[in-house]
Amino acid sequence: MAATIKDIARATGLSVATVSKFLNGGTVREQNRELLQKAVRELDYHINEYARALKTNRSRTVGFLVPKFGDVFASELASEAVTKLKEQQYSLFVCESHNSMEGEREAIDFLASKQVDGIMATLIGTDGWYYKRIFDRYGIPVVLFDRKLDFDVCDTVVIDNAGAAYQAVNRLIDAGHRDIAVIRGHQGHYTADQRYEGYERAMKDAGIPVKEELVLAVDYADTNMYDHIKCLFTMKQRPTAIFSVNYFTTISTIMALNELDISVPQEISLFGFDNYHLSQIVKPRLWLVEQPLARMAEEGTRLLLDRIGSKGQEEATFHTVNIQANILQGDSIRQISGAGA
Amino acid sequence: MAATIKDIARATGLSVATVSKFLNGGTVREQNRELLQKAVRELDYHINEYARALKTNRSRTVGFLVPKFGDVFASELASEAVTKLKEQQYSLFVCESHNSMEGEREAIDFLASKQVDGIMATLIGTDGWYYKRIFDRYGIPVVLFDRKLDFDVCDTVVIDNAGAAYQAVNRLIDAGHRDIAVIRGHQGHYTADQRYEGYERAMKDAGIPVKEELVLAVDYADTNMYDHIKCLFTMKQRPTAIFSVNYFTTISTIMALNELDISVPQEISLFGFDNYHLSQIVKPRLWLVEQPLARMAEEGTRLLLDRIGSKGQEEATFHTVNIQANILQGDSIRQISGAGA
DNA sequence: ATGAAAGCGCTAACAG
DNA sequence: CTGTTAGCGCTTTCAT
Repeated sequence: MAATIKDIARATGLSVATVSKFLNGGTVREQNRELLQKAVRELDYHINEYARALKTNRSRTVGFLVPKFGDVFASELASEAVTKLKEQQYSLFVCESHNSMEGEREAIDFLASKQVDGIMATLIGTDGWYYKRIFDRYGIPVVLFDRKLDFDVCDTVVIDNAGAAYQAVNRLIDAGHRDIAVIRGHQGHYTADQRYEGYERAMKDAGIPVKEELVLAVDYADTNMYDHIKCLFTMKQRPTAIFSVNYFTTISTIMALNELDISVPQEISLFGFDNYHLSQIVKPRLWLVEQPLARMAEEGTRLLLDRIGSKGQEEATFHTVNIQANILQGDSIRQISGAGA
Repeated sequence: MAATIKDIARATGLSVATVSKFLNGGTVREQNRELLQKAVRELDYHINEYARALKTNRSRTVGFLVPKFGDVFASELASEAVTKLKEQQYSLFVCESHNSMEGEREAIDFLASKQVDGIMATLIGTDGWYYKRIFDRYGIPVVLFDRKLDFDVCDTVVIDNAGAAYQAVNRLIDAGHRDIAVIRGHQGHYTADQRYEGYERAMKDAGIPVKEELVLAVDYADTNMYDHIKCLFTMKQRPTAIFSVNYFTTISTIMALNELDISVPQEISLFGFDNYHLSQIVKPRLWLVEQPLARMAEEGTRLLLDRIGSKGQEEATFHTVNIQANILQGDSIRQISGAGA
């Protein structure tokens, strides 16, 4: 059926070793090089990755594990990762944990059984020891995205969540806002906590006390988020601005405002988080924190391939790459003269 | 390092052949079965998929090719497919064509080089002969999703686009609407054409002439879609209802209506397409055509695995599975008494 | 039911 | 630079 190295050897009169060497970029005599190129082309030769993997113990595949592929963050990140990896002839196996730690363990078992060279993951837990035991079982290098564990057991790529949130809230404060509501995720969630921390610090630095009733902690996956958000606007003392900490909260906020007929930025100012075309779709154009997914994928790929390349050398210090997020300017913030309250 | 069949053989005193047979579900003497199970557990044995693939020419992997993962359709479908395939111990390699036919060819070359057993794809072209040549080159079974080619060169899974559109438009007509605008994709795009056909037929069956100015043909990927849609409402004779044919057009329509302060359903009725949480997020609850992605993935997986299983038998008749879409009820249609215009 | 042995296609010593 | 050869871990006749 498909041509093998043996066929190429036969066609060129060279040995399989020479052919193999040539195929892997080794140097061969000029005239042989031409012969080989011709034979490869004519026989439409493609290497058998399985034979190579069997021999070298390298599969040139990596696993990609996320809670759910439907999430924009996950699919966009996968999109970038697959692009970067393909450049190195690596391919990507996708897996979902369905937001369960049991699912994560299963997925990692599965990926190990497929003998991936490395794993890219966004995990839901934070327990470093727990994950360490799982990772160590197979000795497969792992790079984490989006969230950090409570102590480092692998390389990690995150964005500067607190810094981005700080900038966002600061922008609102600069525009004269003091009653700034924050739609944050639930406590204990890495990005939710980090982003809230940025909010808190910005308020503190500006000498504005944080009003508890303006802090809305809703689970990212809460299907009633919309209703929770609406409550925020039925208060006697309505905020003049909102900082929303992720894609879903931002979308929900917009919908709530639309239904309540509260116009942005005339009646309320809004700073959102995550782009994914929101900046193209929503009017007025939103101020947004945008996660640089391409950069994240790039750094993650680099870290992972480095680990894979130096396997065995057991470099035990893990790196965390902290990437600056982008601030997208919009028309969703109104400059107010007097301070609120 | 990792245990091999040989290790199991040594541990149990049996031969590798027997161990292999056992691992593949063959029958062995009861007492040996116990011995083997124990050894597998204790040695934490995992089969080497590459050795198996090399020997059997089956990799238990399938490729998944779509234009772009950022599209909700693509990522949700992938999510479902990966679930179905995992049940059969298959894993999924993901690839993107970036909306180019050259990209598609490259991706298929790449997947073939990874020796996938089958390919699931959403293709951008329609030329059956063109794709036939590409598919035949490697002899890898392919299942297409979402769009059909101009003649069958592989199995295909689509939804009944025309039927769903017919039902949607009919619902609007039943509510008394006559001036029904349609936001359709560009001509020549399979789903756009099919869905428009449903619109046309529903109008015709109701004896309502289609007004050209109410048909808006915008490319699904048009970043100015929002502006195009706004034009629709600046006309002197504004439509009383809109049928929008996919996710992006639906989102854009909602945003346009919001900005123009046209309320749904009081001032205009809306029937959208594709859910992806829209039904949870948008108020009033939208009437929507929902694609049954889980079913699509299920059927596609079945077709593909059948092909893979019967490889060689060359059953040359290709199947097309046409799945009924769901209609999601909402509050976005107003019953009007008199017929418009 | 079990075992001996061949070989899938490739790489990597090693020798020349 | 090139060739010979062993063997990666598995499946699969073919005997027994």
